[in-house]
Amino acid sequence: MPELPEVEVVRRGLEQHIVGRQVQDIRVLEIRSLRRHIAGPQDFVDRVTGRVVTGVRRRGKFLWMTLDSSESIVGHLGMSGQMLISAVGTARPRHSRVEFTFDEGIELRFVDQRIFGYLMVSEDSGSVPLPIGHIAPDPLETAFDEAEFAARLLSKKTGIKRALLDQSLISGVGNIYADESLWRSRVHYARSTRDLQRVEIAELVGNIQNVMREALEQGGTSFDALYVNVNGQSGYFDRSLAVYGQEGMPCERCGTTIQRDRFMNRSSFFCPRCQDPQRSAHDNLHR
DNA sequence: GCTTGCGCCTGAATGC
DNA sequence: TGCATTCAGGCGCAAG
Repeated sequence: MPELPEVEVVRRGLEQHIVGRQVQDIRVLEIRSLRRHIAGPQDFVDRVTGRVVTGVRRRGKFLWMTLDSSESIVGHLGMSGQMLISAVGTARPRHSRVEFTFDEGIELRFVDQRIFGYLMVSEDSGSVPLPIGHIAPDPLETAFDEAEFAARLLSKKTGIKRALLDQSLISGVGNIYADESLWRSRVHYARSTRDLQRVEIAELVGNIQNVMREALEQGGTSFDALYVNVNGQSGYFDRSLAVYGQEGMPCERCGTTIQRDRFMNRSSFFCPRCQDPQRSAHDNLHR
């Protein structure tokens, strides 16, 4: 599934191919992909047709294309979304949901098998579009303030992984990066946020940034000029994952068998020795 | 106000 | 073989 690095790859691809291009035609093939555009599909088409894309931006896993009308097309890829650029006339991929024809013979297709993703048009409001005003900065942007994140985290009364997945606290962290960064930090997913030490939070933030940067380096190498593929899976499984999906395999640090717990309607992978819930990261390091 | 749980959605994989 | 069930998870919303 597309995670922050894959979304950044898409952003770069879109920036390269459609900035300065004018939307000439739009075909809505699946209205559910526009369900968050409350005024309806026709209003979406009316607001975008004829407009010129002036930029492509991202926060966490949200993308938005700024238009020459003080509005933006806001998009989220959900679990299975792709933004595919091709020449006009190219065969339509399965699960194509919305198609945009630009000048210069460029076609952009929003392809999304599971329809968890969506597109909408929104007014610009300050630095981000209105619908994502509540989304916190992601750890790779300069606006991310670690001290503020730490203070807000410590005021929460919940488990650390649940907090990491809360996009209003820190954005861009999904199930996989949460598990990987917690493993690197030797912190159990259910550790209470209130019990965390400042040094543990700093270490955790550093590990989130590192794992995302490493993934971005790999994901950024795998798309060619006219095809912006965000399947995510290809770039994703090329990466070395220490715990995610590694149930039953030995921990690469200590050899203990990696466990999987059901948590928040999804999986949590962890090493029961390196990430002993009763111990701090420091104690887990020096067992 | 804050925390927690659910529904959305498809198709591959698994179970009987 | 074929049908039914399980699983994947980001997000918004509603209930607690």
